[in-house]
Amino acid sequence: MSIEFDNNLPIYLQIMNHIKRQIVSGLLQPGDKIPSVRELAADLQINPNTIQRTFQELEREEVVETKRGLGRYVTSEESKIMAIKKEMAGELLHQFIHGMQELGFKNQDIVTIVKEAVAAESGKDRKEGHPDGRTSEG
Amino acid sequence: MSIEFDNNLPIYLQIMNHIKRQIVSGLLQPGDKIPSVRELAADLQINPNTIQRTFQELEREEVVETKRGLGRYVTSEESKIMAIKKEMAGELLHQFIHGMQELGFKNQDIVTIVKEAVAAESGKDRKEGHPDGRTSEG
DNA sequence: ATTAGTGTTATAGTTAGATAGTACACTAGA
DNA sequence: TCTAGTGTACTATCTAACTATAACACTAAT
Repeated sequence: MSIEFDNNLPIYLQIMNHIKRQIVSGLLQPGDKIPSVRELAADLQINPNTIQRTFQELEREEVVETKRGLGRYVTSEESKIMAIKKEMAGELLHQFIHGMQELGFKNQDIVTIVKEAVAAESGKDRKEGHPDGRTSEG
Repeated sequence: MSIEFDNNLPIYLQIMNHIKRQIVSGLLQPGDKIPSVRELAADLQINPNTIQRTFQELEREEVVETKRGLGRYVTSEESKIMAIKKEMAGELLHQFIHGMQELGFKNQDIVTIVKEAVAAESGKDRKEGHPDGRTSEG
């Protein structure tokens, strides 16, 4: 694992979000064991205390469960995971739309821009053999 | 003026972005005078040193120009402003799309979600008498 | 009991961001 | 010249985040 850190945001928050994304996207399944404090610390070259804080916060959010002496595991409550997914998606969405509006873009502009960005990516995908012919016309 | 501060991001960066958004959106025009260090500090209840740092960074980015003893002014180079707008919009867009993809959403999902969010807002606007009949149907 | 791997706690030190307070330098205008 | 308003600079202090290091507690396996 490796993360591109943004100096302007606390590391423990960035690692938290990284793990939450892995869970929400299904890369980490409910009940899966997550890395130990020391293991992840060594992996990311981060101090174990910082990882410990990360995990404590994740536990406070009920995203992971701790079995002392054994390790930490992704929560088995799928409803909790869905809730987190909705929350994270909602935050991204609001941040984007509100932000674009503040920059002076109109709602219709925003839709168009997203369509175009996605179309550009689909173009890249097609070259890699992605079976989707649509181009999301403007 | 008032800003909702996010504790996880340095204040000086948040104020920077706030001002850049005002410029990019046209709320502050090229050549306009921006508040003085002490004025903005009092207004936002922030230490003058922090505002000074904010302004220094804005100047480093050539967003504002300083006339010592007189005050600070929005740059007159509209091309610079357009560049900043594109940069900020591009960042928002990337953050959003990349973030949604990491959460497990497909490109087509993302477009749909944005369309729906925008449609919901248009609905609100109509009740406030906004003269735009479109509903951005899905 | 011992060992290895896990979570947990604690102390000390560094750094960046923010604050508080003071002082100095420049400009326009009375 | 004097004053008010501006930018600028400096020192000191505080706090959160992070690091370095060490120690302790729990669990499973031997």
